[in-house]
Amino acid sequence: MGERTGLSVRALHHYEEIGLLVPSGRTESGHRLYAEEDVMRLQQIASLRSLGFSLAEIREFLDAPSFSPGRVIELHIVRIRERIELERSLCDRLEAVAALMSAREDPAVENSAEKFVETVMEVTKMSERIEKYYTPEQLEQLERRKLELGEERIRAAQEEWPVLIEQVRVEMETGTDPSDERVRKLARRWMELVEEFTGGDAGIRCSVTNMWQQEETLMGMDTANMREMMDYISRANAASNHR
Amino acid sequence: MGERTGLSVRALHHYEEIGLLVPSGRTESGHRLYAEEDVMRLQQIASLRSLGFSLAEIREFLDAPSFSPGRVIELHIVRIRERIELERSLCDRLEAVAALMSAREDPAVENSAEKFVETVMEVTKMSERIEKYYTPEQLEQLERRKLELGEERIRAAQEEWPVLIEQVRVEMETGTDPSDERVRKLARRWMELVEEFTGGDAGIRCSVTNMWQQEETLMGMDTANMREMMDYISRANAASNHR
DNA sequence: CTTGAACCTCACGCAGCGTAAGGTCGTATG
DNA sequence: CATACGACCTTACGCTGCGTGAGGTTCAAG
Repeated sequence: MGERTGLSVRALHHYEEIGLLVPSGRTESGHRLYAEEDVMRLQQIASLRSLGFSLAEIREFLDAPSFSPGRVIELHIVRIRERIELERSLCDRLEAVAALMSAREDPAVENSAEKFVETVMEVTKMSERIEKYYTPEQLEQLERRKLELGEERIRAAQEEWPVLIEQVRVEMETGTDPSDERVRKLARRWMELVEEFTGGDAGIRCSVTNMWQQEETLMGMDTANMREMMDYISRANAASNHR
Repeated sequence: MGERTGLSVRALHHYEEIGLLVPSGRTESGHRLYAEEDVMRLQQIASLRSLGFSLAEIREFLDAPSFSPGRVIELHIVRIRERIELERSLCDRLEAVAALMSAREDPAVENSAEKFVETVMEVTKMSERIEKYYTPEQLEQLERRKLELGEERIRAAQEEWPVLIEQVRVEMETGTDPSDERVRKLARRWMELVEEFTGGDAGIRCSVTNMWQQEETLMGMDTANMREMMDYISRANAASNHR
């Protein structure tokens, strides 16, 4: 009968090895005898472990005379929160990979390991760029913006962008004048999406522009083309604003 | 010049040890020579690692001919989500500990390690009870309910309960008849809080009652007293409902 | 007396490197 | 030219919290 506390025998032995819980007696044949107080200590250990404290920390808690429990627990909460944040951003990136993968479901192209790794690299690079061009405050603001907009709105925008870009590309190639009403309409929609994304923050708009200016490729797109398009769009808007 | 990829020299050696990335050459003196393709592979490794894949998984991705990237990434996302959920519940319990600790800030009592461990044990027991009396679906529903109510409302309720309980206790000890208007008012408030908490779900109300019936202590309170109070309250409500 | 369960004591394994310890190689400087 | 310093090399143990044998003893039941 070893584990009334849900702990394995091996765990008890381990705790004994490191001197965290030494059973208060042995039978003459060598079997460990855990007294009531040992069991209590074990329950305490189990509780503290289930809250994510390390065995070293637990030893301090149980043996050290004083250590300000308030601060300890607050620090621990902060630790966990940070881990959660990390994993959340990790999850975001993974979802980005999944989204890109399914978006580019060219059944013709050899769809496998290579494409996967490529997509992963793209997303990784992209998030590096993002860390580079946005300040931490801006990132925080974008996070809030994301929450405000909600998932569905985000997904909708992610689907609208490629369509819009394609439409603009067509007009550009056709040689349509930027002041043409069709183009101006596209440009307005473009700016609306940008506004929605940036939440109207000028700093963020600026960072985005910088990123497009200084990187050669982003999200698998050639930025030279995009710069051209952005120029076209701004001329269309200029035409709108000058009446 | 070892780490253009942000990886330590030791990491490179490790990858070589496990055969994940063997540099394609050596100088005659024995220094490792990483060719362009090695560096590319390294970047791939780094990307995949930053997404939380294990070195073994990465080896599969890079060397195996096929493995259905779609499923792999979905499974990985699920893994991470589960971890996040675990850590979130952990965080909840830690916050419960912190709350209980500061709520019972008896500056007289020796405020230190012991109280901390005691509080931890209480919260641990409490969450064990919760797992025991609620079905997983009910837990999920309570989670949703929590989100619906919002943090402030929760906190407000947590502060109101002790006050309400104390008021009822006083009336009971004074011997006020349950049909007295003062008591009926308290009882109405009591039921309102219960309704708010349970979201009107009968199953959850039932589980709560069971828990109070079958456990001897909960959240540091003697359940016998509470059962008495709940009885008193229901008599007050009966008086209200029978006109 | 024989089983089988439960306990015992080593002691390695894992994941992903960090971190010495002790030696070699290359080059900028006195 | 000797030397000092930095960058690299190999070898190998350390960390966390146990899991998982291997091989032997003890305990209660049949």
